[in-house]
Amino acid sequence: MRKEKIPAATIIRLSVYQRYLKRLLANGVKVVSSSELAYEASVNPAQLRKDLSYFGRFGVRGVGYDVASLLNTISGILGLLDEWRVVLVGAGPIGKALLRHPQFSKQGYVFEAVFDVDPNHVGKDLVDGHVVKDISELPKVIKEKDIQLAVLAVPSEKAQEVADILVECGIKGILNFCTTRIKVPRGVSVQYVDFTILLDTLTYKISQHSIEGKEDSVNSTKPKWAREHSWPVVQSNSHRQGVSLTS
Amino acid sequence: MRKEKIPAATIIRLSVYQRYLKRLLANGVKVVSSSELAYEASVNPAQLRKDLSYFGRFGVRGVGYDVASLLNTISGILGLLDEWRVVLVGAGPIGKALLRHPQFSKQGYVFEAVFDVDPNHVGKDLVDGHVVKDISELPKVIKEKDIQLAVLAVPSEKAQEVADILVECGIKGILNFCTTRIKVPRGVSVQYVDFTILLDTLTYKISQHSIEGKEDSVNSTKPKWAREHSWPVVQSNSHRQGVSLTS
DNA sequence: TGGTGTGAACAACTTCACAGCG
DNA sequence: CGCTGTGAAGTTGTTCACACCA
Repeated sequence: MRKEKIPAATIIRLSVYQRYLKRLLANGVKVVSSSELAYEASVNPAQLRKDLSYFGRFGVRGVGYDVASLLNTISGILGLLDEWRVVLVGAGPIGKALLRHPQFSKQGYVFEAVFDVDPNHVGKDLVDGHVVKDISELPKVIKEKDIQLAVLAVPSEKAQEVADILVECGIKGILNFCTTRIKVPRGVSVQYVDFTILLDTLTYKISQHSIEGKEDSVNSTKPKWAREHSWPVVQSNSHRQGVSLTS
Repeated sequence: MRKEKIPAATIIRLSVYQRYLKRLLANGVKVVSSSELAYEASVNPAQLRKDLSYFGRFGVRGVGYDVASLLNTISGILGLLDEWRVVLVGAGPIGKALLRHPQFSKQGYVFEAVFDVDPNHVGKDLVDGHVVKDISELPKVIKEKDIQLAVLAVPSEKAQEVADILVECGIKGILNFCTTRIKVPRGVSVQYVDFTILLDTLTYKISQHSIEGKEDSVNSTKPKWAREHSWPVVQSNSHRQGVSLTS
């Protein structure tokens, strides 16, 4: 465990491991080996061990990992030992669905307030007694409740505008359901959730397959643990260059 | 443009470029340079050119790319020149929100039918005249309408079970909103949409920042186009090994 | 002149293979 | 003996830098 740079993909995987550990714990499993856990997470066991090794040594040789303590360790690494308060901006269909999505609270995320840019939505009652607030109230709420995370689900044309407000209010992380890439300053992180882009990668693969036919069957050079990943939403960021389109 | 292996991330980016090209076209812009387009997509211009170079030579030196023709080319590469029929499995809040999400049809994806595993949902009327069908009707519909793509939004416990059915019916690509990694045979692709995992990466970064303090300001070794990506949902696949947990 | 196309250098990430230890 | 931890090798992806050409 040296102080190397930690791959972004490692963090994603920690999050996957964490879920399986929760499940194992709930099932009363006490100990798990890297290969068992790796199998569930669909990764190479060496990968899992390497991922953990960035942060310390948590296993027992010849045995495996203690489920409860590894779960606790990983949760700590991810910063998930406490709850996180989140604001939701955008009370359209997606926003509403997210509000009632049980996975958020299961992972410790609590929606503290819901906002919308559309005056027609403001004031409406939603799930769990949430009332849609006008976006002008954002700064007050964020500061009062010391919120660092935002979920952005407004129409894409408004994405940058709202993002600027969020940044201004001190939000440090944005989960962005809009289809435009937003520009944020260093120190603020953005993650994109873009359904149709992911579908596009599927159509690409399917189209390729039907072109290539099969040349796969004879291929025995493939490794035991074939990599065939489901992919990224990559973004570079923080380069406010001189270029800009008139649109 | 040699017949090299194309990075998965390249495909994702093509999809991003494609959207901006659509927008430019709608705005009457005729020609665009790699740096303009790259700026919008938040990537390095060299990256964009390299991405395109895997597939051919589409630009004019000293000028840039013809918006309309590049759009057409990329759409062709992604397989998006025709519509794709899609089945939705899972008529919960997420499923319903997806049904009425305009982005799908904008990209040429048409929901042909909606299914659910929960008998209570079956028969209900949804948006656009969709009636929820029982999952037993899946094979018939998929075969009759020759469908290759599925969106999976059932409770996570049911994910593998439903995925197996989909694969059996000949589905080639699955967009998976469930939180468990599913196992599918080679030739079938899966993309994960997992909100909370992405939130976890944000909490990780935020937690790190507050630990590290700032050592950032003096750092002048950073490249002009800083990479600071928003990340993957990686999955290796097709390794049905002997390991298996009792759960 | 200005922007594309691309080999070559570089950087990041994954897998291997085995030492080391319970 | 079995499984972890990890340096080193291998693979994949990104950026540079410049030749080339409209």
